Amino acid sequence: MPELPEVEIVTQNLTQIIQPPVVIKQWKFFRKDLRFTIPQARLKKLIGQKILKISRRAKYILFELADEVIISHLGMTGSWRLENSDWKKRTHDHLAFSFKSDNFLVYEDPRRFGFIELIQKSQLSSRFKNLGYEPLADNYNLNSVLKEVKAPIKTALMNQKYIVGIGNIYASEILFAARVSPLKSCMRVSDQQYQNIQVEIKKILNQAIQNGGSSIDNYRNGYGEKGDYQTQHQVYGRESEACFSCGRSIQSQALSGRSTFWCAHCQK
DNA sequence: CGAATCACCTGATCGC
DNA sequence: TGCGATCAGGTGATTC
Repeated sequence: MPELPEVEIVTQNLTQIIQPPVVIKQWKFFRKDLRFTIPQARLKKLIGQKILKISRRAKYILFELADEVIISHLGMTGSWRLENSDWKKRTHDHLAFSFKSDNFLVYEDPRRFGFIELIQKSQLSSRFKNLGYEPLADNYNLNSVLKEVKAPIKTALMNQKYIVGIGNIYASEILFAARVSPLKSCMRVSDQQYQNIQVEIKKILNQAIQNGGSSIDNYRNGYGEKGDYQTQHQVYGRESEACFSCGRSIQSQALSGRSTFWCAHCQK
């Protein structure tokens, strides 16, 4: 579920909640794997160490320690939430750690597409060597990044090796805002359209963050609250409904295996 | 090598 | 009401 806005919000929430630096006091594990094996033994060795900072890269949450980094990816349905001694374990609570007495940060993930990794800080750049630009932080030129790419523009926007953080919802929303057809090959997107897309990437992602992200189903922020941005979606999930701009019917079609929504009249 | 497909998993929804 | 098919915010692994 979570794309850049949702992961950014969770990262900010977790920072507020645990207020680094804090010492890791205890781990609880309720299964041995999520998408990948949970490095339980190595995580337990971190007890007594301080989390110095919580940050985000692409759709990954990074708990930074002195020499190591705990990487958390939420997959489609992962969430972190704060619990205390009243914590009643839910079916899909898979692990937790405490950072002061009576507090647990709990990871819940029904589909278990999320994962937890532990790596040396020095390995971060090689771990993320396939990740592209941060759309809200980096300077980049979308035209030069994508103009040689054969794939449809929507597929390319979702490919994390070019630009990170854009997933299936925001790819459709960004292309509607930029008035570009999701089916159009990157090679045929005009310079002006690339400019528009680049502007809309920032605008849409920032608006989504300001509105608490998109909660279609599972997404909750670090305080267990839903986002509001789904109420502002222009095309995602609106198949056969009227385009807010021209009134014609919103199209839907699978593209690279992902449902894609657009207005064939407004987007060229 | 890049591109396409598969795999991972639970749960909600839809058609019959 | 029940049941199988389909689909859901992602990405690493495998295959072509």
